Amino acid sequence: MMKLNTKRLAKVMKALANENRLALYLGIAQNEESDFETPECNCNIRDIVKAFTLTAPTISHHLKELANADLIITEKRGKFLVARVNRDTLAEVEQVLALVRSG
Amino acid sequence: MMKLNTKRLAKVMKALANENRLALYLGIAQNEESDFETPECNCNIRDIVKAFTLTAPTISHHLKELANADLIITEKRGKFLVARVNRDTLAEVEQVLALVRSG
DNA sequence: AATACATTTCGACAATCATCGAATTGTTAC
DNA sequence: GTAACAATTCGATGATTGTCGAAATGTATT
Repeated sequence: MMKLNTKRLAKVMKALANENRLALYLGIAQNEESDFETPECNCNIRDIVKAFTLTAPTISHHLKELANADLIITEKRGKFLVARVNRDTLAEVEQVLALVRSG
Repeated sequence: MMKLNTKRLAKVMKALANENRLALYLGIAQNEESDFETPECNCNIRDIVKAFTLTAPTISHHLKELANADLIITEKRGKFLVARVNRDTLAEVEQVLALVRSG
């Protein structure tokens, strides 16, 4: 497991620091398919995005930031984009927080 | 334990989203006294701050943001300011992340 | 190939932010 | 009480950000 330095951790936090982007991330976490290979996946971004009032360019921008911070992994499937959370990054963050909490 | 809604979680993340502020927080976590009542506490902010290149107003500003997000608890002791991390907030964040990770 | 739909790219703009220097307030020590 | 030090408040400023509309690109359907 890669060790998170301060700079990288700050980047991850920044990606989650906007309310809409955080909601998007949480939405992806809830709706995600466990496997990109599952063909009958119904968890394309479109489904999640409909619940937001943001425009398509804004969503696209937010998704790129999440992906850039390694918080999600995206994949183009035909016309659609599918996304799932990157659990490795999540685990790394949890690890740092646990360290802080235990002194 | 209070449940974190998205808005509040975003606020916490935002407080940790700046590299210097995050380093400040981690510094507090490492140097903190376990108890405000300990009189021989040597963990005033001054000690931590000396390691930073930021000016006093900037530090003051960052500390206020951390406190405002309930990430740290500060207390004036004479001339100095002492700070410790708020473990409740930390635990709340960890809880959300764990939920996300487990689907 | 023409239409329809999903997404991205490209400026643009207002809002927020990180940081500073100067001035101020509060506290301790002489 | 005044000198010294710690911290805060107060603008100011350059940088970053969130958001949009318009235009472009890519993909599927007919």
